Amino acid sequence: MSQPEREQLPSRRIADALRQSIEARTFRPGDRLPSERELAATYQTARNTAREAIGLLQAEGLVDVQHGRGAFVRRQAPMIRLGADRYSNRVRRETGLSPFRAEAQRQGKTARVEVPEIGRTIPPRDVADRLGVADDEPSVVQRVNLYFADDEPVQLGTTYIPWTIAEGSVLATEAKTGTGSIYSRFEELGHQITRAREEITARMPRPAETVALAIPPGVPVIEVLHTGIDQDGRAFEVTRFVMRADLNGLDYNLPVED
Amino acid sequence: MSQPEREQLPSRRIADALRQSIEARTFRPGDRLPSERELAATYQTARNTAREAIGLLQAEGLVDVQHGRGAFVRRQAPMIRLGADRYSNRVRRETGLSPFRAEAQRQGKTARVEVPEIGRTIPPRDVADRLGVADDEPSVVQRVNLYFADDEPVQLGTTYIPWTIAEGSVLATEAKTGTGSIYSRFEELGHQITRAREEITARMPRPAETVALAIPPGVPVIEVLHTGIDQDGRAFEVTRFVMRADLNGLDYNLPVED
DNA sequence: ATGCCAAACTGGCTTGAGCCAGTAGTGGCT
DNA sequence: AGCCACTACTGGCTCAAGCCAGTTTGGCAT
Repeated sequence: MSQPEREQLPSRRIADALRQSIEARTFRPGDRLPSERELAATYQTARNTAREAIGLLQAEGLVDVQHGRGAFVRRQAPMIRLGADRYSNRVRRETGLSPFRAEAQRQGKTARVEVPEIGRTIPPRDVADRLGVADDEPSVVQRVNLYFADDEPVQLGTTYIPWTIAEGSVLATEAKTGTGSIYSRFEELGHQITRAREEITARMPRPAETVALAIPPGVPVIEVLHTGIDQDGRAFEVTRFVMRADLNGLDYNLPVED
Repeated sequence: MSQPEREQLPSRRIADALRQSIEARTFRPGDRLPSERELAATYQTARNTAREAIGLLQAEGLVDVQHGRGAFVRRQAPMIRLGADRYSNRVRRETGLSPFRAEAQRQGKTARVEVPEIGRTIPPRDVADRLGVADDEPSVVQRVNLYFADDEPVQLGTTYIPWTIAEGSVLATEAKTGTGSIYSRFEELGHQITRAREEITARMPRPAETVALAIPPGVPVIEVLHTGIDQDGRAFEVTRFVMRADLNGLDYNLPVED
């Protein structure tokens, strides 16, 4: 249809040829592509050039490369497959992001939470804006949660609480809550959550996230910025959830107006 | 905190050093990084290696590279900035994805729609599943819409309609609808939309999308798969909206239960 | 039959060289 | 003052070669 004919760059030529072969299912999901040296030979280029072509496909998420084994066509198109055998976060219209433990149980997975980091820090600007605190001094307590389903890391949550609220309470230093919801702690402090706002976007993972969540190259993350609002209408807690975009999605049904 | 000390690979060393300089604001947003040749000289490596280091930062979205000018630190973290001076798609809890023309008008932008492609084709699997049609024969009419706000491409929409519905109607071949909503056409055919389902995920852009939407490297897209359901409960139309993730987001407020 | 090891693959990364293409400043010519 | 050509930068892409590090396999010794 609309493929640009004026391709001359060798690396693109190779990448395009391979991409077409993949789309035409000449190479099927799981198949091994020709090795870099083979490609270089058949296309009369240096191995570097063939290598770059594969790098392009890898960046597109079409191909997985394994050291010593080869480059393989990705098994599934980057698409949500809710209800697949892997744990999937879900965002629901009714409740927003489902609480992790409940959702894991619903999907028949074991749930575990680690707290790799907790302490007083300078908040990122977006968080400071929403909490109404300074972004140039340690005005919040930050708590990082790493969520595991069946011992696979699936979600990263970073909760920010203004220091003025957390100060003196167990929230400031407590390393683990175990099974308890963090909201019950707030209630002990006289903060009852009444509303929440959730902002959802997507971006590429930071290096630390790539490691913590074992994110393959070329896969973006979905970021949910959750703002808890108390009975006085004040934002008193912000949590940033980060999860692999290829295993998660938002799914909602709605009546149509207009 | 958790930076791996055992770095030995030259390209990573350079990338890490630059990344730290950027995080420490030695290089500030908008600043130009040293040229590839300079980096190669200061780190005693080949230019290719310095080049790869910059490529890594580019893939992370930390840096923009401009041919002939240099590599520049990205001005803003990839974050939604609704209400900024650029057009932003919005997904709303109440109505789902806002109709393009209405949202553009609300934001004071001119709206224009192009139809680069229309015709009968084989549907992708996800679309075929939702429409309940075959995915190995040309069972749908595909219509691509490219949406411009202030003459900048901001959104790509691909509508799929089963051939059995479109056959014989203007939908099958009509090249432009101009200002008219596509839904009014359905109503003429006796299909009244009563419900819609929207599935939202994120992924890296396909090459064609990178070109059509002028997506910078390292920026993912948000994909909204919209399924229209008629008065008989049948899915009769699927539209895939694709938009830059760094300019779009979903924003919703909700009461809290549990 | 078993186990081990070396050879022959695979990709990972770097070197140093070269040519092309886009950008911006400079200075001379009109 | 205005234009334009030149030049010295910038990144884009490729080549040919080499060494290292995982993976697989087949043959050899036990």
